[in-house]
Amino acid sequence: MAESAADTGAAAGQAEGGCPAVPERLLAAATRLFADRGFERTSVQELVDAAGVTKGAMYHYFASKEDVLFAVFRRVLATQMRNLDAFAAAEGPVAERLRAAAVDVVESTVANLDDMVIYFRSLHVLSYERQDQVREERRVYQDRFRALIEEGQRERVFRSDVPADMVASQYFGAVNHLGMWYRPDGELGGSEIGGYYADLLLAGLRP
Amino acid sequence: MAESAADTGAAAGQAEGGCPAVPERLLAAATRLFADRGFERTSVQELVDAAGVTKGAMYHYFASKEDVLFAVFRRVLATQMRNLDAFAAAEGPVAERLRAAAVDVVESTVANLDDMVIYFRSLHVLSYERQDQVREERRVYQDRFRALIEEGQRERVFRSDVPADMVASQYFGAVNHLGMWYRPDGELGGSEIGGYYADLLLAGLRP
DNA sequence: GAGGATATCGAACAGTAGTTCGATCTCATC
DNA sequence: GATGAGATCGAACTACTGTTCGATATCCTC
Repeated sequence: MAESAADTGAAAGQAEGGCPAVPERLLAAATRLFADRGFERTSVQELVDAAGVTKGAMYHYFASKEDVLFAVFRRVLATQMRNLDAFAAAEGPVAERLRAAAVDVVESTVANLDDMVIYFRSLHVLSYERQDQVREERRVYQDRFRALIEEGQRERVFRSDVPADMVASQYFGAVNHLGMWYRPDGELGGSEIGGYYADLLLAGLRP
Repeated sequence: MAESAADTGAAAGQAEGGCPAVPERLLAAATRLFADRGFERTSVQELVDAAGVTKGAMYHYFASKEDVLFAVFRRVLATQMRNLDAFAAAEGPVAERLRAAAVDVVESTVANLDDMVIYFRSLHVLSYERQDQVREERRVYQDRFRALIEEGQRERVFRSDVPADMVASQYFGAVNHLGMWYRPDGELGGSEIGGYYADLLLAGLRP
């Protein structure tokens, strides 16, 4: 996708010292408001008020309100691409690698909970083109995870009577749903939940 | 909650023969449009056009647009209460009962996919009061499922080193997320997916 | 200092949307 | 036939919203 004004402007508009650039402030405000209230229930006026700028400034960096939302999606996709690289680079027994990946998927989701809430609740807001693109990139992430399961099945470390795709869908479903109930101030942290989720996954895959 | 005009009017407004009453038509149209396009991206005008009435008629039966949405939520909650009754009434070894419940949760979700999509994507649209109420009732459903797991843990049929709450959350997360990817015309039906999901759940709970 | 580019403002524009309300129609009861 | 209640219509009301645009400020280069 073509670099937006927001991406190029972020460097150019960077303020000296503590005050972040206007695009960063807009994205931070957008993340909070879109997660708390929803994309549609957040007006452009409320968004720029929260960012401390005006609508003209926002439209200088972003082509539309949807473009702001899409910038959040790009950030989510960038995060998961970095995680994917970590999956691909890992070494060791496949069960260990799957376990580590499973924990990491949960920890990453919990660390970026607002982003994940926005992602799953607002996907339908995007144009069909952008939806397809986003789903495709998310698919790559989940497919890499599935490939680990398949590797384990080939090595007979995991059972083979359940399609790897089904296992990956079940696990990612559980993780993607964390945004609906997980609370940072709850009893369990991301690592603990990740530990349980990974353990249940691996136990379910025993031959 | 007080019976709305829609509930009382549904009987009174029932047409002779094939044409359903206005409230039913409104709910059917609302379900399709809210699932396909989202609650906010569906105008009242579009909704009543799809139902074949006018806005005045809609407001005769429903206090507001949100009230129409809430009627969909009430239907979801009614469905799960019926399912809950089935859980509670079941007999036999706990592993069998959990497996049957696990399959049923998936099958019920798949059978009411539009409702589930609307439920999870639009919960934030409801007032805080209604959100609390809806979450509380959904909680009862999930808690009953968790009670089965705990019963199995007490009987040492299931492992006890993972909190039953965590298991239930993981499973329900996976099921609740079906709305994001499951397609009725896909390779697998609800029963098959339910079978795999239940199998993975039971396998993960082996002592 | 002049000139050009970028950043930012905020009023105006061009609509859209949820809800209300007066009018009319239909049906049932007396 | 008269009356009353419920059902339904659709224009009007009362807002609100996303986007544009002309003006101004700031910064950098020459």
